[in-house]
Amino acid sequence: MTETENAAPAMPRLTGVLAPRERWQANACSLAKAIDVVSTRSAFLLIREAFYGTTRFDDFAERAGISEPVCAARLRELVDAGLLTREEYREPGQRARRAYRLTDKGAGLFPALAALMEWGDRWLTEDGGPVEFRHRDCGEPVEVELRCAAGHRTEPGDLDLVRPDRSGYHPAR
Amino acid sequence: MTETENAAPAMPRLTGVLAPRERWQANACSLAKAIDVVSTRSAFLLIREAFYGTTRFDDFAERAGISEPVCAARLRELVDAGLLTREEYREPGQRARRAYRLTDKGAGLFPALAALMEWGDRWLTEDGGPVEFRHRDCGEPVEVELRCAAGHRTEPGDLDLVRPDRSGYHPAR
DNA sequence: CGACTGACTTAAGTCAGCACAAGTCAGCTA
DNA sequence: TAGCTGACTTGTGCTGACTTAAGTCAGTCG
Repeated sequence: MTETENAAPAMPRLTGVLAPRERWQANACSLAKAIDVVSTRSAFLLIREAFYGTTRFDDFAERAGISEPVCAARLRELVDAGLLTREEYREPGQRARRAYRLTDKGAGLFPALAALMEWGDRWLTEDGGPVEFRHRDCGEPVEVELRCAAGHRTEPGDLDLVRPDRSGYHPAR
Repeated sequence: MTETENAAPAMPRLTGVLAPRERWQANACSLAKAIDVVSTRSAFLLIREAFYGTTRFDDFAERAGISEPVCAARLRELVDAGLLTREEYREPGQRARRAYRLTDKGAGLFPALAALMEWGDRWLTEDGGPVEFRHRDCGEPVEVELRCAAGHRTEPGDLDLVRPDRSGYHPAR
C-alpha cells in the first residue's frame, strides 16, 4: 500500500513501570469504566439532548430518535448512575411532571461529548457539521484542547504516560 | 475545582434558529455519526490500546481483554473506517507480520478518549485512576480544556450553540 | 520432516439493545 | 363522566455484539 510518505502520528510515550507494555494490563482503566457507564448509543444521545436543554420524557425519546421503552430504561440507568436527576415539578393548573437534569457528574461529560462532536465534524462531515459552540462573551468558536498545568498546549506525541505516585504523601494536587 | 453546590450545572444556550428546541432535530449530528463509528466497547478499547502502542493482533486481543473473533472483526471495521492502517512488516529471520497503526483520523480521537478517561478518573474512581498523562517537556499533568479561538477558557454555561453560516461564502476556515 | 507460532476464520449459542405495537394509570379538563 | 395527556410498562421479535471452542494456513525452527 502507500504508507511511505504519510508518517504515522506520534503517540504518547510509556514511562517507568508502564514502559514494558507487555507487563501490565489496563484493567482498572478509567476509560473502560467510563465506557461501561455510557456505552450505548442511546445513552450518548440522551446526554446530548440533556445538554441541549431537554428535560421531559417524551421530548427525550423523540429528539434522540429512540423508542420509548429504550428511553425509559436508559433514563433510569443514567439516574441510577448519578448522571441525571429526576425532579418532580408542577406548573400551576397542571399535574406533577418529571424533569430530568444533568448532575455535576453528568455535566462533567461535556468535554468528552464536545471532543467527539468535534472529531465527527472534522472527519465525518464534508463541511464541518450542522452546529457549533461559540464563546458567548467573544463569539469565537470553541475547541477542545490538551493543556498541561503549566499552560502549554500539547499533542499526543508530547505526552508521557505515567503511573502517578499516590503512596502516602501527595505533593500538591 | 470545588463545584459541589446543589444548583444545576449551567448548560449551553441555544441561539438563532436553534433556539426553539422543539423545531429541529439533531439528526445530522456529528456526535451521532462519531458514535456510529466507535459505538462498541471493543472499538474503544482497541483504540486505547493503539494509543498505548500496541500493534499486533494477539496483543490487541489480550490487552483489550476481548476474544479473537471480535478483535478480528473490530480491527477490520476500524481499518475500513480509516482509523487504523494495516501494514505488512518483516523482521529479519521472521516471516511477514501485520501491524495496525492509528491514522491521523484515528489519532484525532485522542482528545475524546482523554476526556473520557479524565471523567472516569474524576467520577468513577476513588483516587484518580491508575495512569495519567504528563507533558514530557515540563512534567506537568495534562487536562482537556475547552477554549475559544481567542484563548479564553470556557465552561458549558459560557457557550452558545449556533448554526454556522456556510451559505455561499466562507470567511476563512 | 514435523512441530510450533501468529494471525486469523468458522461454528454455535447467549445476551443485550433496539423497534414497534399496545396497554396502563394518574390527574386534569370539558 | 368521559376523554385526553404525559409518563411510562409490557410483549414480541429482530439484529448484532459477544463468548468459547475448534479449525486453517503460511512460514520458521529444530
